[in-house]
Amino acid sequence: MIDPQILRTDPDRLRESQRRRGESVELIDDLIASDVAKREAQTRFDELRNEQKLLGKQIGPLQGALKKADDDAAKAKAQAEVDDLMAQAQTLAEQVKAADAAATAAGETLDALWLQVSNLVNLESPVGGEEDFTVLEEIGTPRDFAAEGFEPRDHLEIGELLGAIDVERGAKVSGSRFFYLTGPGAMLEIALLNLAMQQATAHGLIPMITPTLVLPSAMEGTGFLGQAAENVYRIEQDDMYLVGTSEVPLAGYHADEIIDADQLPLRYAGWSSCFRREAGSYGKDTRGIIRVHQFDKVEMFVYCRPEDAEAEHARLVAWEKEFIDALEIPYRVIDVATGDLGSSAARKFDMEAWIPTQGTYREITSTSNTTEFQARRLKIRMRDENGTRPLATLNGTLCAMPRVIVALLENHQQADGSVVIPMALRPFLGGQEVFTPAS
RNA sequence: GGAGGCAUCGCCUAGUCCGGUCUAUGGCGCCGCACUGCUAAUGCGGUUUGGGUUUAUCGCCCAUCGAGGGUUCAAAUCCCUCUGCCUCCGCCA
Repeated sequence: MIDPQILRTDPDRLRESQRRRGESVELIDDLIASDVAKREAQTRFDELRNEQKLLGKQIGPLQGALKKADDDAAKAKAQAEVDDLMAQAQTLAEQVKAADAAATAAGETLDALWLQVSNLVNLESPVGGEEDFTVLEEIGTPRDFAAEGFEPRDHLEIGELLGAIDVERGAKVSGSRFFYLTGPGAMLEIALLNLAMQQATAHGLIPMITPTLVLPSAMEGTGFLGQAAENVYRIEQDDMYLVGTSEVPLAGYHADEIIDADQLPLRYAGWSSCFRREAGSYGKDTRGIIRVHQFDKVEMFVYCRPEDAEAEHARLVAWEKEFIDALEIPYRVIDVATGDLGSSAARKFDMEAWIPTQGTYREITSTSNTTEFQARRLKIRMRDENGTRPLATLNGTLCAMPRVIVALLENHQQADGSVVIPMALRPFLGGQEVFTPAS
C-alpha cells in the first residue's frame, strides 16, 4: 500500500506511476472519491457517537438519584427525566448503528481499491514492457565452444550423463515440471546452500529456515494475491498458501511490529522450498529444470529506514554479483522495465546468466526495492526520534538452486560430458574438482 | 483428537463475579524538567496504537483491553464464535 497522504496531496504522482506500469489510471479517481466518502462517513459516525456518549453519561447518575428519591413527587420527576433521556438515547443508538455500518462499508470499499494499486514506480526505471529493460553491465565472457571444438550439451543432457538430474521420474511421481536431484546433483545443491549461507553470514545476514505454508494475511501483505495470484498454490481445506519465495515468511516475520530504529537494518537470509503454479507458461521452458513447480532457494530480505532503501538495494545487487562471480558464470545485470515489475516493487534488478545452448541470458536472481509498500500492508513500522512510521523492505535472490545448477552445468561442461567444479564450491564437495559421467 | 486454564496501552499488573464514578490502576523501563561537585538517589510531568479535525502549535473528537459478532441507552466487564499460548491425556515425524 502507498501512503494515503500522496493520494490527497499529489494524485498525479499516482496516475503517472499507474501509466508507466500500464495499469489503470482511472482507478486513482475512484480512489479519491472513495477516500472522501470514507472520511465523511467516519466523521459522521464519530460525531454521533460522541453525542451518544455524552447522553449516556447523564443516565447513570440520574438513575442513582431515582433510587434515592424519598417522596413520590421527586421520584416521579426523576423518572420522567430518565424516560426522556432514554428515549433520546434510543433514537441516537439507532443512528449510531447505521452510521457505523455506513463507515465500515465505506472503509471496506476503500481498502479493496487500495489493494488494486501497485507500488509507486521509481522514476529511474525504464518505462515499458518485458523487453524494455536496460542492460547495466555484462560480466564475464561466454565461452566459444566452436573454437574449443565441440557442441555444448544442454543442462538436462549433462545432468542425465552425470546422474544428477532425473525429470522423467519427477514427472512419474508428481507430474510435469517436477524433478529429482540425484547423487552429485543433490550434493551440488547442498554445496551451493553452504556457499550461499557462508557468504550471507559473512556479511552479517541472519540465517533463517522459514515456514512454506502461510496464512492469507502474509500472502496478501507481500502483494502476491494481486495479479500474481494465479501462480500461487492454495490449500483450500485449510485456507493457506504455499509460498513461491521465502520473501513471504521473511516479510511476515515482523508483521504488526514496531522496530526501534537503532536495530535497523535487519538483514535475513532465508532458506526454503518455493512453489509456483507457472500458470500461463504452457509450452515455455518445458525441457529440463529452468521452470519448475518446486525448487529451493536462499533469499535475502532487508528491513531498513526508507531513506536507506536505495543504498540497501545496491548492496543486495553487489552480494548477488559476488555469489555469481564466485561460480564463474558469465552474466549481465538488467534494470527491469516498469511494466514488468511485481506489484510491490518500485524498482527491480535481475541478474541473467549466460546459457550456452540457448545463446542467451536467462534470469537467475532478482532483487526488488519494495519501499514502504509491503510494510504498510503488513503493519511493520519503525520508531526513531521523529516518531513512528513505516519502514522499507527489500528482497533479493542469493541462490535459486535449479537455475544456478543449469548455469553451472552448461557453462563449465567439457567435451567428454564432465563438468569442472568452480573453486569456491570445492570445499563443500570434499575437495572434488570435477563431476564425471556415471559410466 | 480429548480435558482444563489463560489473553489488559514496551514488560509486569489492578479492574471482569455484581455493566455507568474506566478519561483502564500501580510498579518497572523510557523521555523531559528540577535538585545535586559527578554519578546515584529523590521530586514533578510525560509515555498504546490508528483515524479525524486544525495553516501549524496547543487542543478537541472517535476507535482500540487477543479477533469478530451479539445483548444494552451504555460493554475491559454479560452472551456467542474464532485465534493464539500454557498444562495434562492420546496419537505421531
